Amino acid sequence: MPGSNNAEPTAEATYTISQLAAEFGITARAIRFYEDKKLLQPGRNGQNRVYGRRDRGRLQLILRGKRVGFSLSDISEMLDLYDPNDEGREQLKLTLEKSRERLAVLEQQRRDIDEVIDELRGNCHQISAFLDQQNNT
Amino acid sequence: MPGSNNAEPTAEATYTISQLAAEFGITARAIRFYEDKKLLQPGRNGQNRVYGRRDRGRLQLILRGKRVGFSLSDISEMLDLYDPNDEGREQLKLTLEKSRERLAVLEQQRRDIDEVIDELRGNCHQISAFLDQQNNT
DNA sequence: GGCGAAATTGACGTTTACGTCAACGTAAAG
DNA sequence: CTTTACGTTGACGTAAACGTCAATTTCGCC
Repeated sequence: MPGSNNAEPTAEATYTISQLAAEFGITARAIRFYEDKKLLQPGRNGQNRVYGRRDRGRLQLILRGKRVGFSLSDISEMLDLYDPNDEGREQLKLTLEKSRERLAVLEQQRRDIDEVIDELRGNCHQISAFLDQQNNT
Repeated sequence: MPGSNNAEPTAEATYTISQLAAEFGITARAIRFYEDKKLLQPGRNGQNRVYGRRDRGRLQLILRGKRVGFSLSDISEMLDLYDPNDEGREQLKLTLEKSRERLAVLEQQRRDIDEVIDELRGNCHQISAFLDQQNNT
């Protein structure tokens, strides 16, 4: 039972590092590494790290970012973009601009992926057609 | 015409390393590196490398693969998948299997990208709406 | 025939993203 | 109280993907 901590009424779900590691199929080392890089900022219970809902969400975003090929520093920027932090107009404009750049990259990536998928599918069809044809002699 | 013999067989387009580098916006070093990793196998004119249509095509695929986040060894495998090389049934089956695994990864990636795009778009809208609203006071 | 531009081959450096110990703390179980 | 399991902080190691630099070679040209 992940996060069944009932010391007080609405105790938020919390996770240990190895729970998160297991859930997401990564190592604790990686999670600590993300913290080093300021992508996560878990709380502490004494010496031990305590991860909450927010940390878990960010971890999810990190891994999704990685799957689509972004570097950790890319992801760091994007995480900042998601944060509704109290920024001034100029900062907001900057954020908007960066978001749009990211979007452009992502949309290019989408096109690339679609092309690769198409090619690969064509390949699969050809191969399996050939195999089928050989089967039906 | 099958079997027609051409004295000069339509001299295929060729490229120097720096031409390709310029065209694709990468360095010659990178291209040589891909050759080291067996992703390219250009011909030689004396000491100099000579790239043909096929090499250029493969380079294109390499860069597309990179843009969608694949490693060079991933891409190496995928390039092999595209090649219509004379493989036996078992090899073809293996190729088919690998292609399908790749497809699964790519399709996951597509979903990831779509989600990230959606989130980022939502963000952009919120921010620009906020900025607009401030403008119209 | 000297010169620059473009290529080549090493060889070493660098960044990213962790892996892999080592040495230690601590809390529950037997 | 010792073992066991999990967690922590360094510190060093490593694979990938090139960058960078140095020392040639080679080709066209004035």
